[in-house]
Amino acid sequence: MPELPEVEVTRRQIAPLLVGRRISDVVTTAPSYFFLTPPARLRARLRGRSVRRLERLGKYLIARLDSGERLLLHLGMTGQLFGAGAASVRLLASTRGAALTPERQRDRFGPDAHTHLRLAFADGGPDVLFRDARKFGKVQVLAEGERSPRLERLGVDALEATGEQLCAASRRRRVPIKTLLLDQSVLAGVGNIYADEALHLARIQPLRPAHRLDRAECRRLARALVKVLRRSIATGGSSISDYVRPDGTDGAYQDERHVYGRTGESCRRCGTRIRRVVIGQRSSHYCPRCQR
DNA sequence: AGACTAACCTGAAAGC
DNA sequence: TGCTTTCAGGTTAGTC
Repeated sequence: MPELPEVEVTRRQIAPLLVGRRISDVVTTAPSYFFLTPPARLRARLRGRSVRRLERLGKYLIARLDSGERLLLHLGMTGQLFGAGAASVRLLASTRGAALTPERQRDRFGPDAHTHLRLAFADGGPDVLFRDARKFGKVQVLAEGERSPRLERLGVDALEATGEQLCAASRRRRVPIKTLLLDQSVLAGVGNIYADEALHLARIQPLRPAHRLDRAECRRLARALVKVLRRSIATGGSSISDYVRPDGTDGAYQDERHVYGRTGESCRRCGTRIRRVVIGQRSSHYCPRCQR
């Protein structure tokens, strides 16, 4: 599931396939709530445009177009961006050898019923595809100067988290600290995996009321969060369930998890069995001994 | 305003 | 084996 690290890894890999290329054709599926901008309008706005740069804010990707418009992309739960065609297959070969058969390559890099957006380019190079089986992802074009409540609502990007800021945000919130971490208006980019991992690293129990954390704990938590996120980016993100990098390879951070999805397994630090509780309709994983 | 819940969607895994 | 149920979770809209 794409959280900040997976979105950042996607940004880095997909930027070379997007930036500086003129879009010649846009193919979409039928209108659905995946399209915040209706498909017909999306096609009209994107055709002939080129991407100046690709930025990330929290879990959003923002493509700045030469028209001054912005293309917002959110991967939701199962969204994937990847390049189709020869170049991406070549990229695949360089990172994974001959691991995939031509059939598997077609499966992974070809459009299917879940490919909701496909961009073709005037240079004739590889298309860029946005696939999302569950349609929790989002696509939207913002006109030049158009405000976006979605973006404006976001808090500070989680890579920039500080203890002071976390402390200030926690002060009047009577929710579990885990819930606060998932609140995108507080910290943009944190999802279930990294919230659990950061809490473990900071040795803070996820059910602790946010406003009860002291300054030192907030500082520890902010540091832990940044450390976990950076490390995940460096290792290519977490390939749990659906996520693969745009080039089709798995990330490696799932191998470094301490708690997420490890219910009943022993804590890597103290050996105690990892416990699972549901907080705000989300499963949360923690070590009852390390995290109090 | 803050807290809580339901809904959106579909594939994988578990249960029977 | 095959059908049914449960689960996964990012985000928003709606309710209290």
